Amino acid sequence: MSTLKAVRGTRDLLPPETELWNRVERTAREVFSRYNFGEIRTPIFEDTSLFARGVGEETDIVSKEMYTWEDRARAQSEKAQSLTLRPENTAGVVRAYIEHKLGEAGLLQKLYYIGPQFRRERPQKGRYRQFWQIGAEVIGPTSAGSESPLRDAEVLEMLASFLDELGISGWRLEINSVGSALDRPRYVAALREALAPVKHLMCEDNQRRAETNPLRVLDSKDPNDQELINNLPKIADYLDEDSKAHFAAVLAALDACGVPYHVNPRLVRGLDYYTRTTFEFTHGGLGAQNALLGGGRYDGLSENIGGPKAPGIGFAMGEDRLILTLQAQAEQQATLADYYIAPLAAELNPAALELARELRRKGLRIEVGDGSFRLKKSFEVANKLAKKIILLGEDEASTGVLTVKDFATAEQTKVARAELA
RNA sequence: GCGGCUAUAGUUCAGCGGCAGAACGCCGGUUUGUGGCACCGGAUGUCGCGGGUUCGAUCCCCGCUAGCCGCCCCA
Repeated sequence: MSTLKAVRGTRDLLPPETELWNRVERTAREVFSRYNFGEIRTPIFEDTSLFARGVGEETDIVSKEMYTWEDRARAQSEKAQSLTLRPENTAGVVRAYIEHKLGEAGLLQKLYYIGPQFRRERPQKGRYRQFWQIGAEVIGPTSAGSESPLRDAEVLEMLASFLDELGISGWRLEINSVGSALDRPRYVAALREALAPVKHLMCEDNQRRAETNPLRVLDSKDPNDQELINNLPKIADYLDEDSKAHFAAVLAALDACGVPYHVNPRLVRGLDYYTRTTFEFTHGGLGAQNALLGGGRYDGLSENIGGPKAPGIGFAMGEDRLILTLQAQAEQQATLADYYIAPLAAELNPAALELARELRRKGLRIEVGDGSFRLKKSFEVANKLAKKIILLGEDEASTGVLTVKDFATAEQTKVARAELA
């Protein structure tokens, strides 16, 4: 095969599908702006160490899924800089927050982004090497209230509203608390201790996880190990009083606004920076990739990458997966143009274009045919592309009264061109 | 990164060691200022790429690439 193709894991988005993408993005912008979020756009590549320090050296994302290269050294004496296509956007947003000293404003920063991310994984339905995320972060100094459980609940309520407004039905919110930066190591130690005598009874994957990342044992799907897992210590029992109160306050606020949720004590997430609240919105029908979006609180992230204390909470949605879900729910119909203008002779093409210009200026969606087409062909094409056809013959051009046929009703009328709408 | 399934027309797919098939779509006609419906006719193509076996390979074998499913992980 010598013909060039989009590289593995990347793809072209074409009309009419792009219409759906635009609708998703437009809805996100509208909903987020009602919560007073502003848009941030960060570079698509960053210094590699941002992700190593921010996301976590030991995470799968950083250890094996990044697109990293050595940039050319700027001078002989200089070492080449290691750059990486961003595998997620939170680290970049927090880097920008630190770099521009946004915390000095003393206010909460509420930022959203829409853009491509890159991970080198094996492609599958709903999983691509270039994929799109819509995400948002609420971050700021503690004095601005960035640590308040109200912020967690507001973000979750916003997400529920967004999914509802978009028309995604059947989503499920799972929520958990993984504790503070102090709670977590205590729990992991307890988990290791509890796993030691029983791990040899578990599947190979879990035996490995018990060593490398005991938290991951919790979301194992292996049916034979479920009973053993259910008997392991619960994170809830290792939360300190502050973390417990925080989690209870988040749930109480969700109850107050009527957002349905399921507490899932086994929900752990893969990025190192999460503290306290973690959550996922899932949807059936996405196969193994059932997470529509995921997120959580990251109270220590800013300090991890050398910034001031700036607790925050955020999420990332898989836009590709939102689109797949919407497409599965209802086959997206191509949107039809309002009018198809059919000039009846090639000499009338300029007049047709001029008429199109007039109608487009009124905000109408117009397709222009070609006078060299036979009328039958014009009708066939028009019927596929537009709601109505405008016949532009000698009579119509000279009198300014157009012949308009509506495909839905098969009704044909004469309309003065000024009255077209 | 690991395991499995798949790759034939624009699309969805059938097929067989010996001339490349169907449906839908497309093009033309029945209808030269009237579409959809119907009928008649037509064209679909490096059978993913490379190699091997064979008189002969789209078919069998090997490699590669890509997609899908599962795992890992995540959005």
